[in-house]
Amino acid sequence: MTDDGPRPVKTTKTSLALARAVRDSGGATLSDLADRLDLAKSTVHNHLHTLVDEGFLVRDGDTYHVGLQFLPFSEHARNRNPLYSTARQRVYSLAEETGNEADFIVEENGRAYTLEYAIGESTARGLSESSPFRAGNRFHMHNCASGKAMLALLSDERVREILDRWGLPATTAHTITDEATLFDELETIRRQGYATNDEELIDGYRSIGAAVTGPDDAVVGAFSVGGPAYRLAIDDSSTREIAQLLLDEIDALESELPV
Amino acid sequence: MTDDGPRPVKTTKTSLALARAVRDSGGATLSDLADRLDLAKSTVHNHLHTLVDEGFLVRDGDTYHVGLQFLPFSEHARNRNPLYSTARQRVYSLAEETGNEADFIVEENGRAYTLEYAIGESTARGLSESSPFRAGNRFHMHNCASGKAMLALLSDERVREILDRWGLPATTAHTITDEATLFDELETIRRQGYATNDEELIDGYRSIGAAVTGPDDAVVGAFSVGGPAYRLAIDDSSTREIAQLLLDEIDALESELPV
DNA sequence: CCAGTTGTTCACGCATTTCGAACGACATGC
DNA sequence: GCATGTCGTTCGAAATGCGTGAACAACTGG
Repeated sequence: MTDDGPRPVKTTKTSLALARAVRDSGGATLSDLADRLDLAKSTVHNHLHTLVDEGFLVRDGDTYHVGLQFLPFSEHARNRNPLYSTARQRVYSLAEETGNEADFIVEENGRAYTLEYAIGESTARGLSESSPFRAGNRFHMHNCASGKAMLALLSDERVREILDRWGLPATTAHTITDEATLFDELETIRRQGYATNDEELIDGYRSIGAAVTGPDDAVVGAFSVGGPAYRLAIDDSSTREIAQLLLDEIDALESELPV
Repeated sequence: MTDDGPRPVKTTKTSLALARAVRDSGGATLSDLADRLDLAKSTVHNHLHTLVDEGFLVRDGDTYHVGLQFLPFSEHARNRNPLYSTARQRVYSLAEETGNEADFIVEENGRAYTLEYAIGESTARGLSESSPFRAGNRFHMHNCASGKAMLALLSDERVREILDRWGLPATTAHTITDEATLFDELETIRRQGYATNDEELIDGYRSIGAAVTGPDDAVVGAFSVGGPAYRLAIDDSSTREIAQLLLDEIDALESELPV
């Protein structure tokens, strides 16, 4: 719960908090939620019923689940920018070409959202079930390759704004937690045109990312390709190869777009 | 705004109504929303700020858009049932094999939600931008093939419950608007094992659908394949061919699942 | 059969939301 | 360049409407 400018609508916030709790617990009961959020059962009862009525939650016996009503909204957001749809399709070819994991990520409100994700050479359509990178996941900007690639193209001012709001939490021993170090890194990224992530998010996971910019040079999103550290050696020629692949793909995308 | 059993949380409802209005208008300004929902500007102001703070809306200049915060929820719902993920992958093969449009649909709260959609032989990954069948869209059960296929497997009681809640609105001249006619149709569907939709949803669009049932014989969802009427002649051998393809696919899916 | 759950209902009192009017910022008009 | 029209924002005041807790019903398991 961050600071919220004017008068926040507390009621809405608790409703949303409930929805979040239901999601994060993967199905919860009324009393369960009541004492998790420290609310009266009757309060929770009313909120849950409203959310069910609206379709945002589903009741199955006595446990509540996330409803499909979120889908019309998320798909709307996901396709709002026509570039998103185009970019999402490229994720699959990137995954296949490299045989690794690929995703397309977008910045919103200082956080990175995965819009599309695929694994190469594995399951049919590359839909993995339990990957930390599934579509819809949210990351901090400073500890993933795509995030850093995007930060590198934003104004220092905006970067600072983001860091102030979300901080630099560490998820591994390699996460950059120092502002100055991050700015140095961003400089390097700008120079070489792509970003790398060397186990900064997840132990044993490396990735390479590059940002996509729109006709007005504003950053729209970023692609990244990643995999287990033993397969993606940093500073290797293979890294540069993948980076080049990314950059080519992005060039093609960008030149295709400018309507 | 349907009736809501106990005491609805009005505040949450207006917040959600705002989000919906933003989505349906594809970006709206504060005052725009204020007089569309007949609320004071200051009220709208507070709601919008809370929603932005939570990430469910995004502010771009003075217009608000749907935010990506819906994504973590919808993807959660979309993958909750492991069968969903598996089924979604089949949609692509169905689309390619038939060269038509294919989708996988699920019933929730009496409405049909498209979980996955693809077009055969067209664009790379079959992601269409402006189809009425895109993932995340919501239909009534009575005027689409998948919907009818699912209704046919529900108890008469539950069917009536759904009809009571959502009615039988007509979208074309062929839509079934009479309850008795619908029940006759459901009987036919049960007999032949699949459902057809002959321009009942959209003029010039036909489709064939069949339901998927879980280990406990409960209906989980339905596949459908559809296309322009001139290509899919009803009562033709080609219809039965597609229906057979669907049923085979579903058989394979069902036998693969029962863990 | 009683002591645990569970979710549900209800009346009350206070916190919250709602409203409306006034403000500043910006653009467009004459 | 002044006036008028937007736009979003702020604030005080009023009452609506939310939150609470206790009492209820329906089940479950000891």
